[in-house]
Amino acid sequence: MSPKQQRGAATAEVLLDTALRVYAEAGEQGLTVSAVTRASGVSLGSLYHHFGSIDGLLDALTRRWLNELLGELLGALQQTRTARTGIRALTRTYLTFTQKHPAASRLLHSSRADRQNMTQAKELRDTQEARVSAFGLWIQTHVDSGEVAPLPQALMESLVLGPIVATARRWLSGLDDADLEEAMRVLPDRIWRSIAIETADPKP
Amino acid sequence: MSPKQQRGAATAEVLLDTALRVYAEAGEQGLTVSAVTRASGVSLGSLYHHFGSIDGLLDALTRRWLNELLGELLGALQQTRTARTGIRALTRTYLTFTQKHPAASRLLHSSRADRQNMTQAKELRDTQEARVSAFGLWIQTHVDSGEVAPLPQALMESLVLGPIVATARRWLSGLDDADLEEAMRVLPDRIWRSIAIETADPKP
DNA sequence: TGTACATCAGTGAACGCGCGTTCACTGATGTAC
DNA sequence: TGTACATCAGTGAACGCGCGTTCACTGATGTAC
Repeated sequence: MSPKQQRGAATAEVLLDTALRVYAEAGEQGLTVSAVTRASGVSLGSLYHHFGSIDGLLDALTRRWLNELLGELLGALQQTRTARTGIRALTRTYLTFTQKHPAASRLLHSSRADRQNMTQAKELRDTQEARVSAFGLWIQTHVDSGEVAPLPQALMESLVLGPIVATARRWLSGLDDADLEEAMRVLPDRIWRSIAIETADPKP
Repeated sequence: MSPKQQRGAATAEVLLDTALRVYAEAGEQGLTVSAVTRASGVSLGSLYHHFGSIDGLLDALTRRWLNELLGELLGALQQTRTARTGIRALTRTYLTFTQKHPAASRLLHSSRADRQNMTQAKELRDTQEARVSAFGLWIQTHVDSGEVAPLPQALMESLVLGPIVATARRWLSGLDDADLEEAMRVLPDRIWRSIAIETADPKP
């Protein structure tokens, strides 16, 4: 199903890009086979050749952008040393991604994607887990060093990503009171306090 | 469109209950007119008489449960005096609701509901805002008293509800590592630290 | 370098299913006098 | 209390549209010798 020729890869690429564009303009309901073929100029048969079904296309699209986001987050995390700067990097990267790719972000926040991630997470423990739980490994370092409280990983993720995701969703919903710049400034310190062993005093 | 007779109200009720059941079993995709009429025994025409369309039914269902959840949260909040106990009550109530009404929670977390809430929030500032921003009023009290840091309301909501919602979504996704009991125990204190002016020392 | 062949990629007409919605109608309930 | 009438509630056959998918086919590309 994955392309074996350059030509094929290019077509698949066009389909994925178009699918996101259609999704952005017409929502999940509007993402139909005919809408994608019409908007892309790619033939119906080609779509089926590459993705097997419309669900296959949506799955591939979601996987693609999830990898993109996780890659960016992981990259940002790895350039930090302390837990504080790590959280700052995570916040900035996540919200910048949201701002730069609103449609893809909406897709990743859809309940459809949740379900898909769940299925994948259960099936592909080995493949994906290394990447998904990279956050877990990173945070563990800082737990061991005594900076961060030893909380269960699920709660740790909720505490760190929860406020960030909530802000992103709020902004994506078009609520005018969501200010991403301000969130990037304020949230990191607040999130940090929630997982720190003790309150960090403001730097003198 | 809203029922004027007892008989009508009962039918509308049956349709809403059935719709949630169908949604629980078959998801948003499976929530079709024929599925609801088949499962409820109510005739097709009745459904249209009461809700006008399948979207009308889904809208009503979402509104109904959103009111239910907001009502419970507000009720819990009003029985507290301090910010700390308020956050504890909010956490317990939200996660208990999630546990008790998983299908309704899934519905409320769907991107569809997000969009709907956004639309309503913009249109019905007057009607709904009193209820939605009751949280805002409550928190303002504690900002004024100096317990809680003076953060913008959007960020305040993200910091308080973000971790709770993240935990709920995680649990709803069926991830086995989401332990609601543990979350109810651990989260409140952690959330509290994130919005407090200073770290609260553990009680002696 | 040239040729034959296998595989990959692309095409679009055709199909049938199930969806949401309409509508003309009957029956039940409430109300006015 | 009885009757007439308006409104509300419920019914289900019928419709047509657009959806996802299939399939037999042509064309492009890569490879073996």
